[in-house]
Amino acid sequence: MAKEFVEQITSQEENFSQWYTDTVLKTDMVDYSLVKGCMVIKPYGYGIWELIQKEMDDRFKATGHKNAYFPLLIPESLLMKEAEHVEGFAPEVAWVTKGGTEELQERLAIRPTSETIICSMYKNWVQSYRDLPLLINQWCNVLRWEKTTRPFLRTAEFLWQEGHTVHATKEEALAETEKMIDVYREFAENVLAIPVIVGNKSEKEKFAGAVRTYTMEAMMHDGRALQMGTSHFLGQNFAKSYDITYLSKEGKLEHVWQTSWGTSTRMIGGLIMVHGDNRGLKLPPKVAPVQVRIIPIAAHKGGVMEKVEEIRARLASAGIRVDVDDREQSAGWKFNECEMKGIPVRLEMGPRDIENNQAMAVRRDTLEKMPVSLEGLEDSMKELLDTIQKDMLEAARASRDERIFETDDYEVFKDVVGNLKGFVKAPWCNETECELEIKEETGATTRCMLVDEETHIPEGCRCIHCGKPAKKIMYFAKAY
RNA sequence: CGAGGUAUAGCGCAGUUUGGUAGCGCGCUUCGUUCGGGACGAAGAAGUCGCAGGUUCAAAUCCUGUUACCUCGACCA
Repeated sequence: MAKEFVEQITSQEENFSQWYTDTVLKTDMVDYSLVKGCMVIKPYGYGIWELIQKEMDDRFKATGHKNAYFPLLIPESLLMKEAEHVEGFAPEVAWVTKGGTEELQERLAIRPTSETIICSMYKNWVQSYRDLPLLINQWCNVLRWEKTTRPFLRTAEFLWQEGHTVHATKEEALAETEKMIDVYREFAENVLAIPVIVGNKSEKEKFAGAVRTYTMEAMMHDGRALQMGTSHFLGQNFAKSYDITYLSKEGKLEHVWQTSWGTSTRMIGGLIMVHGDNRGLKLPPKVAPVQVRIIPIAAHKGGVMEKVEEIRARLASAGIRVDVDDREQSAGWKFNECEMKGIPVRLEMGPRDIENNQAMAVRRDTLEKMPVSLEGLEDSMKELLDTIQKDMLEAARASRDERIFETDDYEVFKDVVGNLKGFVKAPWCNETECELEIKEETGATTRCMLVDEETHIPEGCRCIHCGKPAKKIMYFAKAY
């Protein structure tokens, strides 16, 4: 049995935080660096990121976006132009003050996000309505001087993607903001197999400098929320601060309307915490660096390795990410490592199987073990991977849905949040003061509210906390 | 940033109270037997005890400082 092995990871029920840390370290995804708050992403972890990048990039291209790259360093004066933005980010910006031995005349900020430097370029790039819309995305790293860090979930330096678009009209920019949060939602569900709740952030929680922030929130196994991606409608705030204008068809000088949107390596943290169990990771096939691992049994016996190599080559040429574990460890050891690393399908091939022209397939998500014929194995493996992908989403959705508590009773609220049972969906007054009191009393923050167009509040409905007339339907939870 | 904890071989740990030869398990190397859920035997290699000072004949152990990491809180678009 795998008992001793399993004991190496703290169980989720015992200490979820420790389970998480154990899992990222023991699955060879990350290592700690010598730099405070920064992590080293090892090949296995980075392999997941590469797959995320590719899937996402395809979606960006399909919606007309292009990639570009902007500088890491931002002159202080540039960063300071948009007041709300400055206020939001100032506490976590790291500064470069010297170049070699020379003291710089103006400090340079290491980008915490790139709105400011990109806007300063867009000012020159946009002259006419013919230049719009401008739809650009950047893959890069950003740095935020965080007090407390945790691999993937919050690190000082992290890898992300940030889209920055410019439009002629408010309507078009709003539509872009909504389109991109929907791209994110579709990606989270169909690629990461993570069901998300999409909606707006409260005034307090929205992006510094945005008019409206759309967010997608996922529920982790311990009932906490994780913000997996955001899309901001910036209105003309940055356009005015950075003086981005265009000449309209009618010959009038107008400020542009902007959006920005981003997702980061944090999604990998979500992947771990939504799907993982006490045996380790469970990766959805679409982001699994290895989708099928073949484990030869009694490899020394004649014909086994030859057959295994034949099958590997066939699956690989069918486009399946497959490898063979031909190390000398015992089979049981390899099985457990497969489970720990979350490899979706394990294929055991021994002399008995080969004799019967079959292999033994084991699903990581259900641990179900089934014989499969070597005849047409390419198709049956693809089908199995698709099934796993879908089943993982449905399983995650089912376990999330039963942990969303719709209520207008503050006692229920306190119980759900206090005991980390999940999310509370409740009517809310939309006042920051009330939001702060709720946080003070329960530790819960506002995560996400239904967008206005979808909000129907019955007559006489009151805020779950202060009793004032409700204006929004809000999801509350403790968050990462 | 506050409170608490940890740092000794690649990993997990003992040794620190009471200063006196650097230890254990796993992993690693070599050989042999094994091989369908963490195999077994034999022989090996590997650590300036996080870092810097101090006390002492003598420091992993005592003192001071410092750094990194972990947990909880605060902070965090």
